[in-house]
This record gives sequence, C-alpha cells and structure tokens, in this order.
Amino acid sequence: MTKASDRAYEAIRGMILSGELSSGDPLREEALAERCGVSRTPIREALRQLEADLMVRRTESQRSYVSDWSLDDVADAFELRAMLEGYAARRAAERITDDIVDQLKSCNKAIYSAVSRVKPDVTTFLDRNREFHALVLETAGSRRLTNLLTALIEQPVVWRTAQHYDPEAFERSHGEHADLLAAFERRDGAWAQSIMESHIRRALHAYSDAHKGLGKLEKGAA
Amino acid sequence: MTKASDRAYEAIRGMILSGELSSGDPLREEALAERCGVSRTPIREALRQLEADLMVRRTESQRSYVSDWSLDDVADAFELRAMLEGYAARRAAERITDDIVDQLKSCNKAIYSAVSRVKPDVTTFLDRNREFHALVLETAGSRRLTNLLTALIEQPVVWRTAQHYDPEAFERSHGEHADLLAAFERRDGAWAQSIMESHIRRALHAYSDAHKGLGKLEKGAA
DNA sequence: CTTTTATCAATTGTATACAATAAAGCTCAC
DNA sequence: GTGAGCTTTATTGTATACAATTGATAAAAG
Repeated sequence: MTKASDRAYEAIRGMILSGELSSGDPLREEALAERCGVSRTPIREALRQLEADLMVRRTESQRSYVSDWSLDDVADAFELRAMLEGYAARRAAERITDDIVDQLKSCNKAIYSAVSRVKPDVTTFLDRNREFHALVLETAGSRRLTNLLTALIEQPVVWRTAQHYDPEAFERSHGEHADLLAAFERRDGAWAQSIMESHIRRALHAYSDAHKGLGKLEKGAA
Repeated sequence: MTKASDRAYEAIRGMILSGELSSGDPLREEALAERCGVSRTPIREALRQLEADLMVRRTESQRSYVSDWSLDDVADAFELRAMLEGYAARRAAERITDDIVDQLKSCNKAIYSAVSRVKPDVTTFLDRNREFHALVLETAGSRRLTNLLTALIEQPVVWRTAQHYDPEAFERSHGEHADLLAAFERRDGAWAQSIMESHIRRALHAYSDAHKGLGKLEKGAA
C-alpha cells in the first residue's frame, strides 16, 4: 500500500495538471482531505511538496492557492531549465559509459517509433522523453543538480507544452536527442551542453508561439 | 508568538550549523520534539523543510539523517551557485534602479568597515554579505530563481567558509562587490555575470584550500 | 557456524480533537 | 453612508493516540 500522503500528492497534482483546479483556486485542507479520502495530515504534507514544486503558493497568512503562471514565469522556468540541463548534459558527457549511451539510444528509438506515425503517441513520447532526460540527469551525477532540476521539470507547463507540438516538432525533438548522443559518444561536454540548451530553448519557443498574446495560462490551455 | 514549526526549524538548523549534530547523525522525531519542546507534528514539518534545503536526507525507509558533504558535494554546490548567481547578477544588471544601487553601496560600505580592521567582525560580514546577495537576487526578479538559490545558499558549508578567510580574503570579497556595483551602474549584464561567477568560484577555492586532503567534512571543521 | 524466520522493539504514518489565528460579517457611533 | 471595533465563522496550527512499517534480536533449521 502506498502512503496516503503520496496518493494525496499525486491526486492534487493530477487535479492541477488536468485543469480540474485552475490557477488561483484556493486549496483548503479539509476540502482536499475529503476529496482524497484521507485526513488533513497527509494533505498538509502533500501541499508542502507541491509548494516546493512551485505548483502551489502560500500567502503570508498560510493559505494555499494553485500557482498562476504568467508567460514571463514560463519563460523564466524554461530559461533556468535550459541552463541547468545544459550543465547536466556537459557533466553527463564527461562521465558517461558505453552502457548508458546504449540505453539512451534505445530510449530515443522508442521515441522515434512513437512520433513517426500519422497520429503521434503523445503519452509515450512524454514518458520516454522524461526517461531520456532523467537518465542524462542521473549520469551527470550531482545530487544537488538533480534536486534543483526536478523542481523545475515537474511543472504543468512543461508537460502541456508537448500537446502543442506538430508532427515536425516531434521529429525535431528526436533529432536533437540523436545529436546529443553523438556528443556523448565523443565525450564532448561543451557540445552536449550547447545542444541541450538549444533543445530546451526550442521547446520554450514552441510553447510561447502556441500561447502568443495570452497574459495568463488558462484552465483548458489545450 | 512565532509558529512552533518555525522555531523547530531554526532550532534543528542551528544544531546542525553549530556542529551539535554532526554529519550522518540520525534525526528521530520524538527525540527532536522533546529537545525543542514541541510535539512531533511541527518537527515533521521542519524536517521536510530541512530536507528541501538538502541539510537533511531521508533514506528510502523514511528515516532522517544529517546530510554528509564530501568535498565533491561542496564543489558541486558552489559550481551550481556560481552558475545561478551569475545568472541572477546578469538579470539584476538589466533591471536595477539607482535606488537599489545605492542600497547595495551602503551595504558594501558596512562590509568594508566590518572587515578592514585588525580583527575582522565575521558575524557582521556574514550578515551583510547575505544581505548583499539577497538584494541582488531580489532585483533579478525571478521567483523560481530565488527558490532554487535559497536552497543552495542556506548550506552549512557556505556559512562556514568565511571562517577560514584571512584578512586579505575579506578585502578581496569587498572589492569584488565593488566591481559588481560598477557593472550594475553601467547596466552591463554580461560583466556582472562574469564578476559574480568569479566571486563565487573564488569562495569555493578558499574553501577547498582550507580543507585540502579531507575526504569528509568534520564536525568541528573550524 | 551460517542462514532463515519469527517475534519484538523502535520509529514513522495517519486520524482526530482541540487551540490559535485570520477572514468575514455585524453593530454602532459619527 | 462609512468606518472602527467587536463578534462570529472559517481555516490553519499543534498535540496526542493509535496504526503501520521498519530494524533488531533471538531462536531454530540446515
């Protein structure tokens, strides 16, 4: 049996990601407890975690709300992510083994077969993409970096971004991963860093193109 | 009256910083509760925060221990800090107002008077240095960046580093702040970034010089 | 003597009751 | 009418009891 606080975390996170809870909505502990079928104690724990993830903000009077993300906030998150994942890629290139390269290759192959069809399988793409980046991060071998980056990656906007990709964008993403692998095989940290930064920045612009003119992120952003 | 969980956080943090609790020591909720004079509930909250700060680690079986920092870990933290604070300085230079520049100047003046004496006032130096960096970070105007950096800055090693400074190192630190102010006055983001990165990296090497040969950080590291 | 397994102790997880605090509404003076 | 101050209500904070899980110990089988 999984812990109640973990279930509560996933449940609330899911409500935010799905749009069931919108930006600015108040999060009252008792209401969430009832909704999740647990007591307030694990809810409080979950809210603290979500707050660390920046998906929830607390006012000075300790009340919790779903975070609202302006376009600037999103750009900011991507910029930080580009910097940190670029650094992760550099470190990974300096530490990678042939074994890990093989794992990354098969992972990217799975991405390719998910997106190189008339109707791309977005869910598989997201899962495998996540796996790819997680493996790079792990190879970078910095607990602190991992800690910082997960907070950035677990953001709603990051996950919703891919919903706006056109088929070409999916293929490009796969191609950039392939470039990254070339850099890894040559153990070229600087190259890996550049590619990764470009990769993330491209994702930012894909997002901002899709949301041009919007000041705030709306509920059913898809 | 301040919240019990906040008091507990400060108390435990203090125990770690002072060396009353050493690296690897187990943190049992009940024992801490008794020691802090509160119940387990606020202790749990404090531990979660300290875990987010990376001052406490939890095993897979949910037991908490004081984090141990190898020299590599420290180097890692400083490297990340250099990158992120460099970015913060760049953003700050692009957004700074004359008013903030004045505040930073008076802050650095206070640093100067604290360290330009036969026996430098380390506590004042630390407080003002913290204030200086906090103000730069605030000026950078990125909630996410602030969030990430505070986790890195609130580390024991960062605070203990200055204990090893010689008088010359204190003066150099003041001088680098002055350089940074020059970059701010000219609104030169790239320059500000370079200076800040050097500033942090110098601090790293001051630290590693003082700890040469040590594999782990010891309790009474001073 | 080693390994396995069963039991027990120690520790964390959860629910609930109550206390403290902040928001909302209401009264009353002006 | 409007705003200050009180009262009420809603919400979060804390303590405590108990449940669940983990780690340690010891007994038994190989």
